[in-house]
Amino acid sequence: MDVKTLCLGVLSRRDCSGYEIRKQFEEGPFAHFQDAGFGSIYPALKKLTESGLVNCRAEEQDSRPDKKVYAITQKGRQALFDAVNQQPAADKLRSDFMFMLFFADLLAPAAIDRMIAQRSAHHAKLLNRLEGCDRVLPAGERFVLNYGIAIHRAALAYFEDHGHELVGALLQKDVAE
Amino acid sequence: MDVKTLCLGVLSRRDCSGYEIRKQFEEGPFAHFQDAGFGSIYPALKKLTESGLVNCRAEEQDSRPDKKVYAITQKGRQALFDAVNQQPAADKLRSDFMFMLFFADLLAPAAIDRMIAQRSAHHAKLLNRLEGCDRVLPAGERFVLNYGIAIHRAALAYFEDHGHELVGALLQKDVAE
DNA sequence: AAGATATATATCGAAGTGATATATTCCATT
DNA sequence: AATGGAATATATCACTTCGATATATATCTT
Repeated sequence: MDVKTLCLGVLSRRDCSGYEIRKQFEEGPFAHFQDAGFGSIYPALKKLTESGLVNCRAEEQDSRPDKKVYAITQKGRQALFDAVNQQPAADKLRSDFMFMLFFADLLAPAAIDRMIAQRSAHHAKLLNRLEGCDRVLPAGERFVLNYGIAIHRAALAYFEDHGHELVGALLQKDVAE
Repeated sequence: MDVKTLCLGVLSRRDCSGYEIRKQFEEGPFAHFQDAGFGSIYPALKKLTESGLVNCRAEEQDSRPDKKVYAITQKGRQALFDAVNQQPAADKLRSDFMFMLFFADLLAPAAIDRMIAQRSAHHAKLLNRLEGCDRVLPAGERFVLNYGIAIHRAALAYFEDHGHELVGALLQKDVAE
């Protein structure tokens, strides 16, 4: 699932500029399970235009660069259909946070305490955002949104229930030394 | 957190060959929150050797290529310490599975049913692997392991509780058409 | 006997990341 | 009134990473 396909997915819902596509990965409906930056979106849109999967029209704006609005074509919809009907690749998760906590022995207990508090706040914020969406959604979108809510709730609960245990264990270890 | 740092982390626990490092990301203690392939591990080990953060010794083997075993140096341990004491970057998740379900309208209900069943089985398998580790672990490793268990349980529960709802909603839609 | 899986290292083109550059408007603070 | 920061908007580029492939042998399974 490359960035070209991700862009097709976004554009299948409504016409967008590159900037607007980026925003949807940053804080929109795709934010909790995909990501793409400008450095991959703009080249992807270029290639999609060249191969006729999207069209581009320039929209004038008052004293701003023209907004290039991209629209998916029928051929693009077919390509999206084909892509979502493949076997999905395994999820890829990269968590520096977990990597650091794995080596908690190298960290000061106070630092861990702070990290976990920050992380809990982060989960709470995202949870709030996801739960705030009470519009009626297509079944697939709703399913994916609710999955995000379930996972963030579980993560938050884990930190609340077990965060202090980790800090406690390390404080005890420090005393023993 | 680049692959060089990930390798330092793995090597801080025990000496490894590139192949063994890869295995630890594939199915070892790092598998549920990080990943790295040969294409990034071998160049990383080369650079780490050049900058003196790891040493390399060749171990002879019967009728197999020499195993190059890497060991972390004191300088390498310092670099790992510095890295884990930074502010962690945000988690990066890329889930093709969720992207596909987001566009469930483009999928046949039977296909979705199959996908969810496969995904549940996958979570159950990973859960089994994580829960199978009943050795006494350092506090940080235990914390990260239990986090993985909590998240996989939540995901599995979500699919069991709500998977049929999605399929049901799409079947109803098909009837209405 | 054949074929798949595991051990082991290595390369390379393609793709993606993260930082930076450019330019303007709007809003808030000093 | 002035300054600075955030938002809107596109684009490039060096570096890193990914995924596939190549090579070679041993072991296990059918």
